[in-house]
Amino acid sequence: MEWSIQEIAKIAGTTSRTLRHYDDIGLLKPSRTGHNGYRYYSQSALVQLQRILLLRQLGLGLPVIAQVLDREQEAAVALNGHLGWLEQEQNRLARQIASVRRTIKAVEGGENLMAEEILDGFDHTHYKDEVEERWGKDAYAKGDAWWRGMGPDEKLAWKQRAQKLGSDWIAAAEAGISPDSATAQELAKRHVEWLKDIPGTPAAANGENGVGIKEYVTGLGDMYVADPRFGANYGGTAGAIFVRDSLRTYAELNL
Amino acid sequence: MEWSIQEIAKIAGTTSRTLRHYDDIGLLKPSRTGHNGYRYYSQSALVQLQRILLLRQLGLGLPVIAQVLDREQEAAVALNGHLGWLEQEQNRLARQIASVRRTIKAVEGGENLMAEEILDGFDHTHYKDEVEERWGKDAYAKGDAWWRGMGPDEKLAWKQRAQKLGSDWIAAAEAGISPDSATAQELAKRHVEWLKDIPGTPAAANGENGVGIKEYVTGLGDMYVADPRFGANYGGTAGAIFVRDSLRTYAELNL
DNA sequence: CCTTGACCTTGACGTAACGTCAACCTTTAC
DNA sequence: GTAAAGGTTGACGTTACGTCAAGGTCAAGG
Repeated sequence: MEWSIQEIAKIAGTTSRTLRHYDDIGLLKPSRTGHNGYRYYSQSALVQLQRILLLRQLGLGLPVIAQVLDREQEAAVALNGHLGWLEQEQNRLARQIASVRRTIKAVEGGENLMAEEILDGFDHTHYKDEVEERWGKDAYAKGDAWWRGMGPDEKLAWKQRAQKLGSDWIAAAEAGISPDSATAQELAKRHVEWLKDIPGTPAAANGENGVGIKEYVTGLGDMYVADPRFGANYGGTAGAIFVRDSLRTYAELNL
Repeated sequence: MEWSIQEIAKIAGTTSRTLRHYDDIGLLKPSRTGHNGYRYYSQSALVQLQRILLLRQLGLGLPVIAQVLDREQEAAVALNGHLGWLEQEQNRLARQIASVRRTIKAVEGGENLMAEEILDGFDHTHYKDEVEERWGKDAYAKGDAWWRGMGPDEKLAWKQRAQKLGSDWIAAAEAGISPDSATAQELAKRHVEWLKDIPGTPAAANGENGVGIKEYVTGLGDMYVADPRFGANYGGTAGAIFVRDSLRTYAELNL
């Protein structure tokens, strides 16, 4: 028994284009090729195709499928690995759904879709750059979920706390005191405590997950200097440098 | 306040490439362009960017985001629509995970990854072609989950039932009787009952979800004729035609 | 023999949202 | 003056095919 490309496509429940693709990438060659170039497939090719489609439906990629069929990899191993990925995806989706639900509620409740206020108190803790990536990919997501899970009054309180911290820093910097001074170190302590209240950050995890709160804090300090947004929040670049040095000293001594 | 492309990228937690992309597709233009072609972004552009990134993190596509930002669409509406899609995805993932788990069990239990036996009794009920697509996209998935959820003995029983049905059809066709005859109609009835035992099909749903079991059965009859695999199962094309006509008559009278 | 229609071929572009060079120009800093 | 850092515009790669486009092959009918 032998079938043309359209015929097995129908039999197996796929398309001729897919068959040609599998031929191109070497995943499934036709069992015979006519003098005219036509592809013909036998029973054994059909069985292989069924296996391919089964694995594909389970979500495996074509390269992985090729490995499994070539016995370069055990099916159970590949499937187990894939299962982990699927479960991660499910988690991600669940969190995303929760986020969307909260956002819908907020928007329907009249809140403006992320108004300017957020820029003042929140986003500079939300700094998704190389430092954050170094300290965990989902830190941003967690922090974001936390922020949007808060009520308006909570947000206001948080914002004011952040602004008070910022203005205190500015005052200290302009007073010309040293980063080693008790006043500056007291501010640094407040700053770190404040950071600890943001879920998803190494500061909040308190070093439990292996990332260093010390490096995190000093890294943040570097960012404050490197980025003009922080400069604005802490009284210009000079202020940011003061904050950075104060934090660094504090981290060295206390973290 | 005004920032270069790298600067807002850092501030907002994204990359300069992304910003250039958004410029290219018109999603976010820089607020000013230098004589040298450099892109510069203002505070308002930053706010827009934050909104974009928020919506993107919620999983919305860039075109949808553009609509929301242009106020061509309410945010709540877009988010609600998106929520539906997310929930569908979650369902799909859950089923896929279940399927993978069962398959792992089966494979570890020593079962061969979809051996030839399946081709005999099962796969022709599994016909994922234009008819199946007409009757629901997840019919295939449901049927597949059902099949792989069965134990070896159940599979054997099913296979034998299918083969008995096939051989009875062949015998009737070769006897030269009419599709209207009582014998043929009795076989058609058995055939339909058999179809009803396959979850995910219109026959199993019994017309509850709005798709017609009648059209489904006659459509299957047409497939039996159109495809050589069925011919093999029902005693050649002549046999398949007999089956088709018998089913059609039965469907007209009883469904 | 010729036409028509169905089926086959290879080749190439499009998909979503950028990452990643490549080649080249501008600004900044020492 | 020069090197480092950062800017620009292409253009290709990513996944698994869908979808033309242009043209060759085959069976059936007039």
